[in-house]
Amino acid sequence: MKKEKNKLRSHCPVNYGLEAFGDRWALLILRDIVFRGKRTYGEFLKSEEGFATNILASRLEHLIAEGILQREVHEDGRKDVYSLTEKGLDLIPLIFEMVLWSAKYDSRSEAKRIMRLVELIRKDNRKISQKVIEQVRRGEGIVTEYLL
Amino acid sequence: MKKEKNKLRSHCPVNYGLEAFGDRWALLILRDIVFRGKRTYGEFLKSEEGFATNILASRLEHLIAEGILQREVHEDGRKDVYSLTEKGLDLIPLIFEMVLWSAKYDSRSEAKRIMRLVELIRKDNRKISQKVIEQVRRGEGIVTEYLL
DNA sequence: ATTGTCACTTGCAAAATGCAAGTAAATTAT
DNA sequence: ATAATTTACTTGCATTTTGCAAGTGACAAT
Repeated sequence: MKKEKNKLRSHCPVNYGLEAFGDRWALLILRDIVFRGKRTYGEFLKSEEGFATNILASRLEHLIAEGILQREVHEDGRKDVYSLTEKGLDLIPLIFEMVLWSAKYDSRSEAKRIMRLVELIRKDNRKISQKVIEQVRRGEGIVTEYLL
Repeated sequence: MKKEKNKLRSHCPVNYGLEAFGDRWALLILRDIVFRGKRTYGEFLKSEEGFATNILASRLEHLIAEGILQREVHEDGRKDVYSLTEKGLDLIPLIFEMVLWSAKYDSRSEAKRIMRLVELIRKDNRKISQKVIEQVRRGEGIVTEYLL
């Protein structure tokens, strides 16, 4: 499944984003890292949306190829640790805009459980994103702090 | 191809966004409306990324079902006019974050041709989005004003 | 009346996805 | 040391989605 298709359909900025991370499963991986502090293949597999094993592997590979993720070895040599590069961390403001939108339009959104965070995003996405980027860079998940 | 699958995989705000508009082709339709002022099936079909006719039709239908687009009749009875609902207009800040990210990381990004806009997004996405939302609501495309 | 335009639909081959069942390497248990 | 477990994948195959090419039916222009 080598997808060495270095040929973008266009360099329209929207299209570039779509090709880099705009796949359903790819974005869920990023979510798992940012919101749930996940870092290993096995942890991603457990996500409620249900990754197929091969799809998860191909998306991780793709995100690494795009420079959004990096893979390192775990202290437990069986595991790999996936983490966001700077390019990946810079997607956090975008993910937050998505959360804001869903919080507004999905009446059953689980965003209701992080209203403190949603409110901060609404006030100043840039500012809260910067703070969260630093947390995630340190390997922390962000959920707990903003619960309620 | 009735995709009456009212069952979201989850109400995670990221997942909700993905299911609503997070499809490659769906977002390109939104881009065409916002940045290029397109409004008809035929105009979308001409996009550089190359829509397949059936995919375009199914995505338009999906976006309408999600309440992101609305269809009206054109004065020329053969044509339909597609436009963003308020829910759709509210996606503009998100699209702008995407543009910002791509402008930063795609060295060949066409965002370079709208650096004025990119700079405004960086300074205050909320503010410029509000302005653009009003333009798009009036049926104007936004490109020309921010060219250079 | 005829021809052209427009928004689709249909049929079918090719590609992507989703399971289930491996496999190989590293760790843990005995 | 050996066996059993855990982890990160791969592989095979059925199902689904995509991408063309070629219609079709409603309206418009001539």
